[in-house]
Amino acid sequence: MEIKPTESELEILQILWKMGKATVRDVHEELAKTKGAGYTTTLKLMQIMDEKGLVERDTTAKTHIYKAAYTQEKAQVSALDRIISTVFEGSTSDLVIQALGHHKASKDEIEAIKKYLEGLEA
Amino acid sequence: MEIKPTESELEILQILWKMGKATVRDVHEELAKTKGAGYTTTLKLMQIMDEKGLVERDTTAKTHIYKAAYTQEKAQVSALDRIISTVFEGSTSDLVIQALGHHKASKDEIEAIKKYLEGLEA
DNA sequence: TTTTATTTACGATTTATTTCGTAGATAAGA
DNA sequence: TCTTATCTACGAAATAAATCGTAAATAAAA
Repeated sequence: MEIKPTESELEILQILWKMGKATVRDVHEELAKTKGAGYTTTLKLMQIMDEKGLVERDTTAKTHIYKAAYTQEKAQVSALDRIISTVFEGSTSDLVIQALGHHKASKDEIEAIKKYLEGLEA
Repeated sequence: MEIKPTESELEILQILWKMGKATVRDVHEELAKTKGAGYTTTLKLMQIMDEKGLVERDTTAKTHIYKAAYTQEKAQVSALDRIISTVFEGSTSDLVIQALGHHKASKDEIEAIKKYLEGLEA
């Protein structure tokens, strides 16, 4: 069950998470804004992602419709797991404190976190 | 300034962060506990890391002594930056809440975080 | 001193990932 | 209809990363 999207695959997933359903061209157009790869490159990647089960596609029409099968939350949990164990020595609180320290959170965000912590008590 | 340790390089850095100074053999022995690569593989990786500036080494003696040049904190900030932008849509608080939700933090850890938040107010 | 072990350097192979080109099918436009 | 554009499939080339083998140097052991 060790599905590990590569860097490029993650870029595509980000787009699919935003768009919901999308064609290869949709994704490629979006990708082109920040990257310079050809259309068939995007196509090939998405075909590979289908084989890996990272996306699902509807192939009834000529132009296939894709959507993410690997959820954003799975990606979040997996990314957190990975960095907590590789660079935070297993300490979740170290990660949280580092995140709050070096990545400015707004007052609202801090409030949200506090509220969340209150909830944890109960 | 875009130094990006690879997966394998990060494994070696983890060991160097723990050990401080270490020889290739030291690192390889540690690595061997969880991995099955040969000695020269570790050596080669560490030589490449030296070229990239990820480590420093003292070559006065036959057996070179290595230490990390890329700090754990740099790795932490960079890893956080990366996942906040790739899977948390730029939201630090989403990351924090997800971390607290899915990665059990002890009571002490939660206390530490609360204390930290208090500090932010002032 | 001679042999054996350890270490570095470095090229080469293997494996993973990304990129592209071409062919064939389908659809759209002239 | 005939031409042009768009799409998928798929092999293959290009790039990046990890692994290994061998040679030369140095040190340690016999």
